[in-house]
Amino acid sequence: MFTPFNKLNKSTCTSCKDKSCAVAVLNESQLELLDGNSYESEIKKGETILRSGALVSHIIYLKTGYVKEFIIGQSGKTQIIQIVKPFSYLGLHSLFGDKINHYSYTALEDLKICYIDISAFKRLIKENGDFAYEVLVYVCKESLNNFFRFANQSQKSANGRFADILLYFSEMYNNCNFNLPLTRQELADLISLSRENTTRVMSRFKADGIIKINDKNIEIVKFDLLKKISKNG
DNA sequence: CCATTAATTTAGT
DNA sequence: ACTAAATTAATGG
Repeated sequence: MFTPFNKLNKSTCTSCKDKSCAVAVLNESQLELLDGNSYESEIKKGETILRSGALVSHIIYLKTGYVKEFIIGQSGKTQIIQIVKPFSYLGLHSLFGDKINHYSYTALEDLKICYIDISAFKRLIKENGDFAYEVLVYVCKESLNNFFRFANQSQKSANGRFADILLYFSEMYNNCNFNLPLTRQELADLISLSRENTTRVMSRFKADGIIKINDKNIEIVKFDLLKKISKNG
């Protein structure tokens, strides 16, 4: 199962079809440096990839699958910060900020990830301005998105929050019909509602014909109405 | 290997 | 908080 020393059948970074925007900008020798300092691995659904408080030894590149990023607050309650999409980096915040990792990450489905040695990653940033630029773009976009969501979320009622998150997923999957990658509890932890309140709002939306629900499958029927609810809180 | 049951997780009220 | 349903693990043949 675990074959750390067998790189023969692994794709190299050079030939990788799933390069990040940043890696796409590297030259041949830099790709080789990356290749020599990264290891591809598979993670099963439900496994924790990285825990907050752990020392940062690697940056993780998410090749396929979705991941939840969360912290456990001082009250002991879980707050999901965001759902991380494929072709993203995990643990970037800690690259220059701190020695330890600040968020926890668990797999919402089976994943393919690459561990990248942190000193190699730093070296690439220092060596290649275009690479650093792309990484910076990524980090900035992510924090803008998250702060925007959190600021607005805290000003909204349960209906608005739930409408928000439906739009969030439909945008993420680029589809009005999608399968929730989360349990009801996780959904609640994402929008800072109780689980009970979340299911209550959910079934009210269903009764009002705004959405159709089939277990984890959700179809947005009244998209415009949902946008209104999201906007008006 | 499959079937049955026990245990844990999840959802809804 | 409690119950029902569903999913997963454990057991025995």
